Amino acid sequence: MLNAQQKKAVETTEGRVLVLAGAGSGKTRVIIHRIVHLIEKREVQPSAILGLTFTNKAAREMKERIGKMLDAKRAKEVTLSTFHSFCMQILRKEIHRLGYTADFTLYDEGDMKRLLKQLARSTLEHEGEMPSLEPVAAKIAQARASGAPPDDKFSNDLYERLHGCLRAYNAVDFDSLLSLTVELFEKHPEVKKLYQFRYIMIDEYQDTSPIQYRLAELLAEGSGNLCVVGDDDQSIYGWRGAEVKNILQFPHDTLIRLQQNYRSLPPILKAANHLIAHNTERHDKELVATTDESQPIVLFHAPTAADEAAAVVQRMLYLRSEKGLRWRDFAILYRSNALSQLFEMALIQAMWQEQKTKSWKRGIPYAVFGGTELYERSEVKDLMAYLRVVANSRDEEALLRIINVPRRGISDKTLGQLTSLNRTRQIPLWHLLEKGDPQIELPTRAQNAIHHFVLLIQEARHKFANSSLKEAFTWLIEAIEYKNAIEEEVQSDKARLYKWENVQNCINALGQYEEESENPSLIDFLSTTMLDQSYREEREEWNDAVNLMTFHSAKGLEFEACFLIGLEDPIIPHEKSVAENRLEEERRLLYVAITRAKKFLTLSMARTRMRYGKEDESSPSRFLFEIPKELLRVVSHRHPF
DNA sequence: TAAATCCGCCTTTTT
DNA sequence: GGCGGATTTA
Repeated sequence: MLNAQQKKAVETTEGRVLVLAGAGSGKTRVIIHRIVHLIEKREVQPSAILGLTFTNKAAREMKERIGKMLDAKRAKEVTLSTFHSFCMQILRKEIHRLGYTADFTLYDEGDMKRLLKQLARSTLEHEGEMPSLEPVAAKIAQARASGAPPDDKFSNDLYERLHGCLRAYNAVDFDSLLSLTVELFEKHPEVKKLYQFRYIMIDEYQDTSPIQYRLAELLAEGSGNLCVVGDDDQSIYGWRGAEVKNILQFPHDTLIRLQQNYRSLPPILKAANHLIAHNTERHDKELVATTDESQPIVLFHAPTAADEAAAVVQRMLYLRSEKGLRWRDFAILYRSNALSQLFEMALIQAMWQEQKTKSWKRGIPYAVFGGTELYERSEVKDLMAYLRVVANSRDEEALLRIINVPRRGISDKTLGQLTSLNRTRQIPLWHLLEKGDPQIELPTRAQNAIHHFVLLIQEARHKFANSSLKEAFTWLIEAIEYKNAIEEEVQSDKARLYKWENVQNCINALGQYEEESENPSLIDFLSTTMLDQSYREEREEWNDAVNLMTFHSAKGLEFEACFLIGLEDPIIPHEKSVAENRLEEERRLLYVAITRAKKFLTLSMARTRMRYGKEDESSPSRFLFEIPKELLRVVSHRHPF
């Protein structure tokens, strides 16, 4: 069942254990077996075990698999969650110690951006010209990740005010979810003790940020049993705060390398090993194949990007008929989302013959992964903002978003007066709306509108407190005449229908949550949907379709046949990464992509392609020269077999 | 207040 | 080429 190294990883339960788990080495299995081993062989209480992951998907998958190996009740007692929802749970109980109240709301990146911009603008009203926000935002992000305040005055002011605002709004964002938990533990050791676990495991440790690192250390302080699992060669999220050095320098009592690969054929592993060996900042290791079956890696260089797409389809059809692959066994992987377009077109236009009936068909089924828009839709955000205001009257970000949506005659000017008073005198905006203020004279129209709005929200609070969430929500949407608003503001019938459908989806999501949850509340619904993407994804899964996704989203997945496309120098390594001297992460990214393939790997590039509307020449990715030639079969794009 | 126009930029994404 | 943001114009 388990190989010697896996077994060692499972059975070394005490102390600090570093498991370097190469791609396809059975990492998840090891974690699961380790948890089961602790419970069954070491008689550890399931509740004394904590497993932290980065995605809800990973946490769910582990829960499920453990549930199958243990009895369901005991399996449930193991704490398996993401860093963020783990912190959310703690803060809901303990945040009052830090000057927040338990019904705090969670801000996403969009909220934070808007807030920052607003703050910058209002700071500068007194001080003149506006430096560009981007570097300032970057500095602030950096400061928040590291915990050290920014060095220049402007950024530092903004940083301070941002935190002040969040506190005043009783709001927390994804980063502060973690940093507040750390703060809590540091200020209140007695609380920390409540949340320390005897056995802690962290998955994908190469993706931890400094703050996650500190959190892990605080949690493990009690017992010292901390097992981290990951692969430094697959660290591809440095750009959003992950630090490889966490896994490179992890102080450990035991080091275990899982190098046996159960996924890919030897040529693929050799190519991957050679490529990644060019990195200097890494733990030495090599993936070892489990079979000696072989398939050459195919490479071609097409004259144009359209030719490249056509050739990929051609080869796909070939592999399908000759090797018996299904559509879902294929993945087309690329560095950036924009590259998918031509391939979608080629797939739509492709003609293929169905094997059973021998009839010809046009269009290969495919599914594109990613695309963040799902939750970015304005109507969904509007409605969520309403719920936020109902749940937390101090949530001014949400309040400002909806105060004039649908239009109710509260102009920017009125709002400007109110907010400036609210800023300078630190009076909560909601308070101003409710009570008014002798200092400002508002037009009657605005006054009436505000009064109406306040009554509406108050009534909504009442409804949410006294009837089911779904009923209250339906009432609210009617009360604000949202359907009318959509009809008035949206031009095309199609878009209108679509938006209204989204509104229905929101209602249904809330209804579904209410049914499934043991103890439903509005605030919990809001944070759950914010923290778990999959909760709001209406997943329409194709049974059998070609997969299109970025190298990043392919991490953790595997396919019989992978096509890595657009392997050209401004694309991978991306020109920006080259400029910023971040080549090693780009190399790891290609390494991740290569190691997704089980049997068939096809690498391709084009001599010219449209970039930003212009025809552009490119040369083969420098990384391709790091793969030994004898591993590659170079073919013509006209005959890519 | 909203439409019109211009300018500048362009990765990767989960929580 | 196309989007978002900012400024200008009716």
